[in-house]
Amino acid sequence: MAGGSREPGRTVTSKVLSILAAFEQSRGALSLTDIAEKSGLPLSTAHRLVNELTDWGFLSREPNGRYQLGIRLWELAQNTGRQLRDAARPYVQDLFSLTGETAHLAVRTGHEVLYIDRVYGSKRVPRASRVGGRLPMHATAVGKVILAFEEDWVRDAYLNRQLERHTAHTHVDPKKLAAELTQIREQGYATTLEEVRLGSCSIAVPVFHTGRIGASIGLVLPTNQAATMTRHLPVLRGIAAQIERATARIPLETLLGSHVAGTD
Amino acid sequence: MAGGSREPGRTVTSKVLSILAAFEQSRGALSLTDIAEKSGLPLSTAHRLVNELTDWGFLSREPNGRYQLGIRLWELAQNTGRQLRDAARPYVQDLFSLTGETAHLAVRTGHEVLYIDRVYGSKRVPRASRVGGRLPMHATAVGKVILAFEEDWVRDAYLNRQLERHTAHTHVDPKKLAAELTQIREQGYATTLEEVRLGSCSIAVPVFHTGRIGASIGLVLPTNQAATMTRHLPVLRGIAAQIERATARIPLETLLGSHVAGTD
DNA sequence: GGCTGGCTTCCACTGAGCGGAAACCAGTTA
DNA sequence: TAACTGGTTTCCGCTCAGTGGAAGCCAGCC
Repeated sequence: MAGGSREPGRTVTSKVLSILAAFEQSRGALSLTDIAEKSGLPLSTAHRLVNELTDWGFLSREPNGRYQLGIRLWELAQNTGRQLRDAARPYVQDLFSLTGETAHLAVRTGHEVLYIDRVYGSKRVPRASRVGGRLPMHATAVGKVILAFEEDWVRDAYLNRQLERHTAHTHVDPKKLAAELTQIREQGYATTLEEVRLGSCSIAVPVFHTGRIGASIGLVLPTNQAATMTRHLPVLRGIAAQIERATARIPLETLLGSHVAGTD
Repeated sequence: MAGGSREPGRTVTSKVLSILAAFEQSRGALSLTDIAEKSGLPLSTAHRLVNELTDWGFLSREPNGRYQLGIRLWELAQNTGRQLRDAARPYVQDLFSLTGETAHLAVRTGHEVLYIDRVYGSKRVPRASRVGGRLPMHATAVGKVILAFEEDWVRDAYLNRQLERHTAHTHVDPKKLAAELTQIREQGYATTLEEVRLGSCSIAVPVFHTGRIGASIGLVLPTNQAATMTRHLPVLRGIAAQIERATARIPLETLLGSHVAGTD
């Protein structure tokens, strides 16, 4: 063995993928050294693989020498989850047009909500979520709704973990949260008040598919509108019903792949 | 050599990437055999690599055994081109709200236009474009606009190729096309009439950044509205100006990576 | 002109990858 | 029930692609 830090048993594939995964942690472009560090690879190895990824268009090199995810990757990934996003998009837009507030479409992956789509106006609201981003379920309205209507074992498994606290207002007591979820199931919607980020509150309703909870749509508003949030409920419910109708024919598994399955 | 069909010199990386690339050609899920075929790999090799990709969440396996691009890839890719898309999104939405027609945001990659964003209503129009999809520049309004305002050498290089014909109305004569581009540059907008697909026409205007053509926004309409298309010009120009203002501060290269550079 | 931090190239050793073959596993037909 | 079919999974010994330390390179800075 040449030097000592060889790490046998590591597949080439895992090295390539960990290079791509390096871009998950940080926005923006990375230098070769950054990539090598984040992916835990020797510099020369990283160099060789990064070059090959660049040739294939999966990474792109900026004029300043740093690397960024290539546009080919983006093109490729547009195919994922297209069914649900494409079908729901016009309705999420309507939701925004009718309320004037930032509108979200989210599903569950494991223990988190994944934001599938997001429609907002040019007057920007401070945002915690972003398309393709995740947040914990117990701190968001869309998350709570999904959790509330999920099967028992999913909910139990979720509550059986340490619940992360984002602000002073995040509900992290499992007992109280369980009670809240019951109430959400009864009233058919969930709200949050500064539980992810100070200054904003949110309200969400479920979107069902073949009898099961499939997704959730919600609005995020500035805190000062918290008291009157529920006035948006009729619109939310109307739009949810439309999305349910529009997606009813598409089999659940092709809507978003089979990602909704795993609990982690 | 074991059997004979070993293909020496092929890197593992290229094999992994060609598996991902297999999903570019076809929508929908692929069986292992499909993947092996499309990527030109022996079945057992494909099997091993596909498994590893699945473990990493870059592919996902549906209940029926077929494979689909994993959601992790989608999450990852959301970071690409985020700047332009995020900044422009609200305005593209406005464009749709104000006109009621399918609105597009597109940029150039190589010899094609790449659709970055797309806003449309629930009354679906037959569509040739899709987000993440490409079309030739000479057959689309957004493409013609970009080509018209590009630097000379880009335009010359483009016209110097065999121009693909999509319908009987596609303009494929280089001379005539060059004249058309000159006119587009003078009048500040481009139109098409059934040049990609029968039944639809389109109109587009340029979006500049630091003096150069950066992107284009456009509308697609049913052919019967072709005669009155230009009534949307004021809105198109207004929205373009707003996008220019919103993106002016962001350096061009971070807007979409450095993909705009290459001519292939 | 020497230093520093990052990128690129080189090359001989070696274990990860290879892929043909055979087993396996539904469906489906005889 | 058995044979067939089309796809998936497992196995294993050979071998060459991958490896990564080291040295060279380059640009900017003190």
